[in-house]
Amino acid sequence: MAATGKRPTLRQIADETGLSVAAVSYALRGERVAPETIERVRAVADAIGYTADPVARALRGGRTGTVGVLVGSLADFWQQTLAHAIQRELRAQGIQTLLADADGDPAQELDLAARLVAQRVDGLIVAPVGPAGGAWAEISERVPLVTIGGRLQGAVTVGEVVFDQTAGVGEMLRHLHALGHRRIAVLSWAVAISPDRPTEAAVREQAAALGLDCEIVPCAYSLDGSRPLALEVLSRPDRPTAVFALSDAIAYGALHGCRELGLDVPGDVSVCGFDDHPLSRLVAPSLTTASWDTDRVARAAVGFLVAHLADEPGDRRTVVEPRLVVRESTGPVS
Amino acid sequence: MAATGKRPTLRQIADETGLSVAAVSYALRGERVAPETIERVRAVADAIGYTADPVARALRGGRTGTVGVLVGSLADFWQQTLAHAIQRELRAQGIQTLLADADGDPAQELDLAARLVAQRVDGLIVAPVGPAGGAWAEISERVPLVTIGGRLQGAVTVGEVVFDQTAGVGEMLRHLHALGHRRIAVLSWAVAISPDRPTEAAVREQAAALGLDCEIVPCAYSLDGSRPLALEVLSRPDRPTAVFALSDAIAYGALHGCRELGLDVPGDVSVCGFDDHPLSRLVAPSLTTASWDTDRVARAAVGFLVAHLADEPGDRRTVVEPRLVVRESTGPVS
DNA sequence: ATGAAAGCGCTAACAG
DNA sequence: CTGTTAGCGCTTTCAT
Repeated sequence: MAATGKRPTLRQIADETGLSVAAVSYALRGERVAPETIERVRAVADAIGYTADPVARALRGGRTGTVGVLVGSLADFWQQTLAHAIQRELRAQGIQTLLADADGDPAQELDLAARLVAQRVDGLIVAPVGPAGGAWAEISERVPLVTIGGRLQGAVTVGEVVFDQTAGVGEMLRHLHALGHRRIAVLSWAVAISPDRPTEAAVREQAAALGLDCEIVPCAYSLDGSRPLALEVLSRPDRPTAVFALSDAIAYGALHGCRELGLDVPGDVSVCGFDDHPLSRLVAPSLTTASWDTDRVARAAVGFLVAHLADEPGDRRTVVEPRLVVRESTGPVS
Repeated sequence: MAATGKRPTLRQIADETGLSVAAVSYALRGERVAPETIERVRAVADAIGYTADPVARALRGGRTGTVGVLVGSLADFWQQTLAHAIQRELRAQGIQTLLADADGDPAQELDLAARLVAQRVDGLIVAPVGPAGGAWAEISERVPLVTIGGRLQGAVTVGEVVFDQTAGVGEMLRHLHALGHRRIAVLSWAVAISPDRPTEAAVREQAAALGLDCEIVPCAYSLDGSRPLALEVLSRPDRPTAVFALSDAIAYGALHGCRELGLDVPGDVSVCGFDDHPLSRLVAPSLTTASWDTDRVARAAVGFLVAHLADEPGDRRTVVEPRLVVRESTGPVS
């Protein structure tokens, strides 16, 4: 079953070498003690397979070598990709990852962040669902925080990766406008619409500039969330001529919905996404979307945190520009 | 920056109520103390926003309310889905998840498992990449272990979810056989081919029974891993008439490769996957695959662990049967 | 160069 | 019913 053998401790090494626990602790970190001793201690440590207990270390205070990664929703395919990329990048830096998934709920997001802090993570990388609550201020006081693509109310960050939403939304809407689309449904991942969310603000602004009729519809991530919604939106009498999904995962659901309704894409309806998931060029029809260079995002976020932890000075903010990727799913209004 | 405010401790509540730390500890867990006291303590605790420090708890011993989830590779789309499902299921049980990603490397897998144990997880749910090393025995001695779809050398598990690979592989190969395919490339996620891996064993066995010429090719997960490989395999003079990928993510790469080579699927080559990722019906052509009911897998794995932790008796093994899903990507040999 | 001791926050055994 | 005490494994003064 469980809990039979016990893990080796400093005490054991101390006994075996006739040294004190303190001496062993120093020796293992190569400090203070005689070079000869350090050899001897290392040998014993290796022999019994000693590794410092991270929990004891954490309780004592000091670095844990672990950072928390909090994503808004692992149901979103792109965030899965992002999480993987971040995890990989952290590991390359010798840092362990604690990955948590808020599952689309801002309140849970805050709760999870608090838990990660309680676990003594050395830092937190957050790709948030939404603002929600001022408790972020407190969290950012306790642990260095890097945000990806979203502001956290009242939080002080040590690094920020932001997406140029205005450019992304703008390019996409102009693309649709050029194709003749005037009535567009925007499917936003969002528990509820919040006017202050930058993406939505960008949509409103750009839509107004272009004279587009854009309705923003809040929508759960994932196929199962967006498909029924797409069905509903597309069954209306004044059916929009284009669906702009603020995440590729949502767009997939829309594609699925179109298929069920027997609507041709892009003949009857144009569909586009917003993060260029690797599969977006494989779906049928391949998806027009905006690409944000996920690897760079991950590298920047991790880089910011690592640099901060190493007390390096420098600018800790980067703006990621979109690249409009036009594929088959958008076409002229017929 | 970081580390300004400090989290409230039992000590604080003790001071504020005039009780001892121990009394407060008991009170908060509703043990021993007077109902009146328990009220008072709870009030103060809520007021200052107290939550027990999980690290201190962990060091002390006893439950941490956290379980580790270790997946072979988060680069695999299906495993992303699985990880999300497990995480969600655990959360529903009030359990926190520590998700770790071995990124396709069995050695790293072992290392991560050890780290999770060191973090005092109450249990470990592992969807392994490969056997590798007898150190699993030691790990399973320290913490209850549930495996999904793979055996761990020498490990004693408290629960097992296994896939009926023989049935899955058999159905798929019979399907291909019936369509006239005789020369098939099997793309296996595997660092190296290992004959004892059940899936590969099943392939060999079933292929022999049907008189098929099956070559097993080890292949990294993810599009970027399988696409070049698919290109290579499909460019050979004696090109196989079908590609059977042991994961949908790998199949996507193969589809991509076919597209690049100008090969029609299923006209020139049939392609099939093996786990029915949600997007497999949306890719073009939609993917023939085997479906394994991911939610049930997650529910079973979590259920086994929870039942074990609650000392409930019962059978802790379930065999998941495949469902062959025939879509557009497989067709008769022309 | 090394040892003794305190303490991180919590729980459990043992008194009263 | 409640308080005292010890200790989980580690790091860090402060002595020696």
